Amino acid sequence: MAIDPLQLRRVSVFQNATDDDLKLFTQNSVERSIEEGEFFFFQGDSAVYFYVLISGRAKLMQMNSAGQQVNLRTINEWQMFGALGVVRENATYPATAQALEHSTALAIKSDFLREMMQTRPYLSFDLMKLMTGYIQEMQERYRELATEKVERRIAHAMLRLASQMGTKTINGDIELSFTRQDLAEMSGTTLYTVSRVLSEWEKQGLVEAGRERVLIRRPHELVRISEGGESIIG
Amino acid sequence: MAIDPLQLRRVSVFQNATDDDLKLFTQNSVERSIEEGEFFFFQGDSAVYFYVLISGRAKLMQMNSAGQQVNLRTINEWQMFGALGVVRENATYPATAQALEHSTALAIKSDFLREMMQTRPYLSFDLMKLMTGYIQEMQERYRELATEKVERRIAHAMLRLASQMGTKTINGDIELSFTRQDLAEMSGTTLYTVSRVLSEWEKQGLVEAGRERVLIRRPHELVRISEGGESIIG
DNA sequence: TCCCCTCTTTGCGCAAGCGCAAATAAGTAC
DNA sequence: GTACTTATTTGCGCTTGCGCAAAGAGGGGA
Repeated sequence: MAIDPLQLRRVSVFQNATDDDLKLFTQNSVERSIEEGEFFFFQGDSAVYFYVLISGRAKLMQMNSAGQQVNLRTINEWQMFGALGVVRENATYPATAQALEHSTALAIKSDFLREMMQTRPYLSFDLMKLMTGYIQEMQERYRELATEKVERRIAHAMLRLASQMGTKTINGDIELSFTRQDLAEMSGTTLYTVSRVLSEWEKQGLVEAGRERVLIRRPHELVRISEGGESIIG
Repeated sequence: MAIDPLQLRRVSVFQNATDDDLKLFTQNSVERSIEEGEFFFFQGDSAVYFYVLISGRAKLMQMNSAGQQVNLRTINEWQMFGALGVVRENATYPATAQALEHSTALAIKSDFLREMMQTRPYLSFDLMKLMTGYIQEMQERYRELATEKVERRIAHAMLRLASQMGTKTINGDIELSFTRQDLAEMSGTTLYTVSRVLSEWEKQGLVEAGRERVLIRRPHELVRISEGGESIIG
């Protein structure tokens, strides 16, 4: 089952590509489907390919020597991932990519993109744009983790999730789908603490929590907390 | 006082530049000297220039709304900084750059580099290489902050400092120069905790601590701690 | 419908590290 | 040398949030 090359233009790095270039990329790619919980690649693997997610959802994470995990970001359709290995030959992936549901991705040889970049400045430029965004986000999350209290970090993580994959219900609430563990890994805490904070918010009528599901009833209030307003808890 | 353009080749992004290009960059630049404690730019300023540090030392930091700071990295001679604004027009700096001692930098118009990149693929490519390095470092530090205990983070921060600006003494010790506050901002903790940890290490003969100065007596031991070996403390 | 698996909640005790405050040490300027 | 400024140490109490353990809840498959 082949991808329509023109679809690739939805990938931010390919937005300025010519039709011919897009064809070249698909011709030099392989499709790869994996099941929920399986891995596209592991931290430390040789970064021979970079990927474009075509369907499904995945997450990028790192783990420390004791096996504790942190989530770096979630990957949605038409996003590129595993691209850090493109700029250096023989690089290894600095993170692990795991499917959150059944997912399909296009695997493109890193070498090939590197060659294309030699003669197509727009490619380097757009990839760089993407990277500056990542740097900024990581810097902000780093500062947040270093200086903000946990309730605020959780609020912020939920808002990020909401903007990435939240669905609005009829009456203006926002519906999210994640486990407590996911949210913990995204905000640098534990599933217990997330659960406690959510329970407290629920008491205040701020959210409605269910299994792998949260309904944000008062998004505005959540924003206030993430920005350092007085906590409701106490 | 003009800079010899060829000196610019020491900047990693300019390593592949032609002599003529280097000249162009110096011709489109302004030298700027500031005193210890003063600022090259603040977070949120319009990113009209990017900088190359010619002499002195500076730090890149972020602060939260309450004024708490985190150090993102220290900038040494011939390193570029403030370059995140280069790829987007009308960008603002995502961090603040402060001189740690009397420092001189070359300020080059971001627009100019952006234009140069259109026709010189090596520039985008080398800048991208630099950026991938930053992303990786931030990802690692983020994971560390989220999952490691404070003693380990401090050890790691000291080793990073040592590799960046440590000077070896005759008998193999490494001398570092920083305040407890600096080290706290680099490892996401407080100056009190840094002081206590250093005191403890000193008791064990691992380091020798003085005012704005630390002598690492047993670097190897420090590495062990940063890698998760049993703590000596306790 | 019942079972099983996974996710979630929450009580409880505890460890880590924060941060004030006060004392001390080390430079610096005069 | 003296006064002043800034960095550092450390006692002390306390907050935050961790993490075990056990119970509860939800959903899917047979």
